Amino acid sequence: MQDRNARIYAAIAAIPPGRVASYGAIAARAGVPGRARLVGRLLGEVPEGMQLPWFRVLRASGQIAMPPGSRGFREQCRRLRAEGVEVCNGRVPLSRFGLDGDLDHALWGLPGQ
DNA sequence: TACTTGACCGTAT
DNA sequence: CATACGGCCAAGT
Repeated sequence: MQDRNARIYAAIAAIPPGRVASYGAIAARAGVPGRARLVGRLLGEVPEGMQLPWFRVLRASGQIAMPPGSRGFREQCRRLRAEGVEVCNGRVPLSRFGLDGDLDHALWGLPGQ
């Protein structure tokens, strides 16, 4: 069961810089489709030192999941912009940076490895 | 044990 | 755009 968390972390770590993915997409990629909340819960408990691109994970709408104005919210905007991701009103245009759909599967690494 | 919460999602009004 | 609804389920009360 600890293995499941590892797969979720791995899925997040696999998001290329400059791209973003939704909680749902991460869950699916980690082998637990339909369990976006689990991903969110995990991200809320990421150990301090752990190196993980948590900021590249957004809601399916492209919205940043944290409360607008909160420290984490600003931090996420900052880090995303720092790698070239456009953020307007706490939202990222998935049409351009999203890693959910179609041809992007190539960037995730092929299924089964 | 029962009920509530929550970095969520998709469909339907 | 905003609500509503049903799914999901680990943790905390």
